[in-house]
Order: sequence, then C-alpha cells, then structure tokens
Amino acid sequence: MPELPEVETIRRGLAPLLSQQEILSVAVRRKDLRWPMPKSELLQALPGQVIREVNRRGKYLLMPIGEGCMIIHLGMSGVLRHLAKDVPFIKHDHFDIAFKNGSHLRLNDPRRFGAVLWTTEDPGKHKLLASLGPEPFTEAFSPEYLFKRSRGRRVAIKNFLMDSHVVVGAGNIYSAESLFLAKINPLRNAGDITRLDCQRLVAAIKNRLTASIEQGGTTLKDFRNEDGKPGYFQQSLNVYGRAGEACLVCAATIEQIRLGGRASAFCPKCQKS
DNA sequence: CTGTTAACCTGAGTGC
DNA sequence: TGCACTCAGGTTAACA
Repeated sequence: MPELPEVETIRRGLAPLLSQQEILSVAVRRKDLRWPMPKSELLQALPGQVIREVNRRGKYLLMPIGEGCMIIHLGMSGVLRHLAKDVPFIKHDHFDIAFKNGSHLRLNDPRRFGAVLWTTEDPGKHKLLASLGPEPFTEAFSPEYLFKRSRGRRVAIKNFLMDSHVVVGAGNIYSAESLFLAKINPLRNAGDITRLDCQRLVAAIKNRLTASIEQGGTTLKDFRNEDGKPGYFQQSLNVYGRAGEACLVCAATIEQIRLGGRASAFCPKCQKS
C-alpha cells in the first residue's frame, strides 16, 4: 500500500502525537508478520519508555525508544493508527502500544507483508537498511548518481527505479508517474538512459513525491494516515490506474503492460522513447 | 554479478 | 450463492 509519500505522511502525523507519551504496555498479537516479531524484547524494552522520535528511512519508520530502535514497515496493506482512547481490537490488528495517557499506536495489516523489528544497534546498520539506496530528497540522489548507477544495466528503467537499492521510496505508483512526467518510456533499458534523461527523471521523482506528500499521499483503496484520513494525490495521477483512458496531456489512450510482474501504465505518445 | 520469477497473505472484484 | 480466478501500494529468496 504505502510508498514513500504515504509513509512520510504517517511519520509527520505521528511525531507530535507520540512525543512525551510514556508507554504503558505492549501487545504482540501474533507470532510473525513478514518476519517474527521480537515479542520478548519489545515487552521487556518498551514499557516505561518514550518514543523519542519518529524517523523514516525509505519506507521504514524508525522509532528510537530507550536503548534501542523499533523498526516498522507497512508492507502492502499495513495501516498504523493513533487512537485517542481505548478502541476494541478488530481483525488483523497485530501490534499495539498503549500509552499512559490512554491513547494507542496500533498496526493493522491484513496481508501481513509488513514488519515490526527491534534493534539495539544503529538502525542504519540493520540488515534490511544497510544496503538501501539514497533518499530521493537528498543531494546524493543526483542525475550523475543515477547515470553512473544505471550503466550496463539491462533492466527496464521502471524496474530499475523501483529497486530500493537504487533509490528508496518509488514504488509502482510513483515510478510510473515520474516516468510520465519525465516523458520516458518505462520499457527503456536503464543502461540506455542519457544524462539528460537522468536530469529529467531525478527532477520528476522529487517533484511527484513532494507533490504527493503535500496531498497527504495516495489512497487507492485503503491507505489511511495516523488519524484514519485518506490522502488525495490519486486525483493527480496521470497514468497509474488510468489504462484505457485518455492522456490528460495529449488525449492518446493510456496503455498498460506488465513489467517485472507489476502493472505499468504509460502514455504511448508522451512516452515514446 | 545480473536478471527473472515465485513466494509470502488476505480480500475485493469479476465471470460463469 | 458459490466457486474459480485475477489482481493489489512491497520486498526477499531462489534460481538460471
């Protein structure tokens, strides 16, 4: 479900709500999501502590607590909500933190592709985070970086952009939307992208991610922020989910193909090459 | 190392 | 109603 803008939306919403709130208790309601949840560590380490910050690395939320750091990933269907008071558990509520002030932080994840992890080391050194590519809003994600990184690669540019080891945060929606804005065909070989293409692409990715964050993310079906509210960026989508409809720029019919197993929509006229 | 595919899982939608 | 099938915002692991 969530790509970078949705995770960032949740991060910004949660940060002020959780600051200064002392943790009363923790509920780990099943053994594992994508990976086992470290139940005994969480139950031992969290109560009595405060979530000092809510940070983000790619699509991972990082919450330093006491001597360690909780890492949460929402997978495809995860929803992390802040509940002002006690609310009964519903189906697929897998993890819950109760605060002393009566509020809760609760993770619901039907498909269970998400994760709740715990580390006492630098979270950046965690196995899952250590090899991630640069954050899209940093200078490290530059046209030159993308150009060098893509040399010799024969994967389609869309799959290349969706690889979190190249750049974090661009999933199926925003890779497609960014390629549209940059006027690049998603089928192009990554290795054939020119320096000029890289300039356009890097600018397009930063632009689309920023615009979506400003709209509170994209709600296709079930994305909700920490407060239970949907995002509005779906109104700004140009190609994702619009196969068969008219391009908003040139009126050509949006096409859809499958790339790396994912539906990939593009405008055959605006994105010829 | 590169590239491709299957796998993890539930739920919603579609067609018969 | 029910069944079979497809698809969905992510990412890793296994394979050629």
